[in-house]
Amino acid sequence: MQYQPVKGTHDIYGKEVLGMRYIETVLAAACELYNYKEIMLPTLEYTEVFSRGTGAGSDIVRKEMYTFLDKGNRSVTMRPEFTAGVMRSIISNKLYAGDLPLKLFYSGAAYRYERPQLGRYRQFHQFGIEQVGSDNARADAECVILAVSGLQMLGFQNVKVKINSLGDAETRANYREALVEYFKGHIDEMCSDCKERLELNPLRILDCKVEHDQEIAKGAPRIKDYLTEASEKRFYETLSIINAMGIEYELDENLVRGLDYYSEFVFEIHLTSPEGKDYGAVCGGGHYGGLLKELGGPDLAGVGFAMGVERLYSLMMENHLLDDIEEGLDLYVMPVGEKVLNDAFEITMACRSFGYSTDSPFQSMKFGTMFKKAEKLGAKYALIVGEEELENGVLKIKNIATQEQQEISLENLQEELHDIFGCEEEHHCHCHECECDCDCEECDCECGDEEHECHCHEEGCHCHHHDDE
RNA sequence: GCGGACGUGGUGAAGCGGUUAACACAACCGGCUGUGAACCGGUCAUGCGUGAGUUCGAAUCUCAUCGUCCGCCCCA
Repeated sequence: MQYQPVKGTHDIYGKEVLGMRYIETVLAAACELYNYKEIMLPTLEYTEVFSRGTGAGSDIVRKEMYTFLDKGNRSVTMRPEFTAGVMRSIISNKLYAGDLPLKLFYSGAAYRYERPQLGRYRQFHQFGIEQVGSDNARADAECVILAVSGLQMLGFQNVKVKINSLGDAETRANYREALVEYFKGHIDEMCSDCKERLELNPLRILDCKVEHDQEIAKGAPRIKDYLTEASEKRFYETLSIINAMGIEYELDENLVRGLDYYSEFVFEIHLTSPEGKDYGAVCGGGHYGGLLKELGGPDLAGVGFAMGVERLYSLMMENHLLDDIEEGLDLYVMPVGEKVLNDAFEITMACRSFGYSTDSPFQSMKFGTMFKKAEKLGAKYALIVGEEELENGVLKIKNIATQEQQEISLENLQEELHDIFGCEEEHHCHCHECECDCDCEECDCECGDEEHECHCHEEGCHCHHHDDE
């Protein structure tokens, strides 16, 4: 009997790893631009953290958590989302006592016991942020703006932001009452889920997908009529900031979000194909007023979002946003014959120590096979090591793509490799300031004063300097 | 949790009750100790997700079970 992965889990390897890592790197870079700092949290929390934090009425807590007793008979749960854990951590470590607002981001696996489908797993990855300590419209706006710009940095062109306001505690209490009042009159005709929701969370009835229920929901009171003056003012303030940043959005009154802690401003971001087809939500978030307090901390408000990394990955694949990502290799060292295996291995190690990603077969192989291998591994150059070469101290190096071959001295291997790679490698000049006299087009060096590193390898470019002019 | 489709080598798959499980690609070995193609030979499922049952005989039929995929629900 062969072992299978646990239902709903999957192994990530090959190109997918590069894609996932790329997504995380880009989003982390976006967060750092906004001064968010990474936080790494335990996978397990006491169940109470989620049942109180995420909300006992939410579907996640009611039926989707991986909960079990540990050997000390404590009920623990594998995180179904991060927000409650972040709040717990803020309280445990008294982070609220430091500089506010706290701006944190996270990335990691979360667990939900659901029916798996493509791109939707029981163990999946979320990337998200939390801002705690600042309760105002600008904080809410920054959250959406960061989410949108993160998606844009990944290359998505068509992002659709949906926004709603759930109002403050007073709004919600009044509105809830009005909804219950309204739905009571229709409850007999509604689906069994909604009957339950009437007790647990009448707001959720609004986004019920059952057709008949939708009809009924159309006649329900509107939340915007129940927003308190303060909530309404705050909401329009947020909208105007988002507007000013040129972010397009649409209002969606039925956008409710399934987690209990949200209040005031909530949003979802959908991605669409160039033709306008909605791929669904890749990001959801909003403001939460009482969450930290609910978990035993001070009464600080927060706002955050979470993105589904697997979903982002599959959409990036679909839209060819990850085509350029490849596992490459600088050098493939080819030992010709048994006798040179050790020398080839040493040369391989030397190349690695020079900073070139290098591989070499452990056993001797057919010459032609090694070229195929080099090609398959995506090596830029093949370095040929045979008896004759070793005797003369001159190796042959062949460009896999152009098939050009030249000689390279073993003694000056490092320098000559540097010349070869410097001349032909595509350059990555990140320098915007220096006056380097390289020809590279991407380098708009007009020099300045900052310390910087230019990674341009264009021939004739000598900029590896730390500028001090 | 509910409804539906489907599980045959590394991959794509044919076979749909009769005895060596077709074909293709990939991989590996050789023809060819030194330049990636093409070609030619060879190797590669004692087994058809797993377990029972029907049958003289099962990859083929039945049931169960596990898993995958699709829709719903929910969410990221």
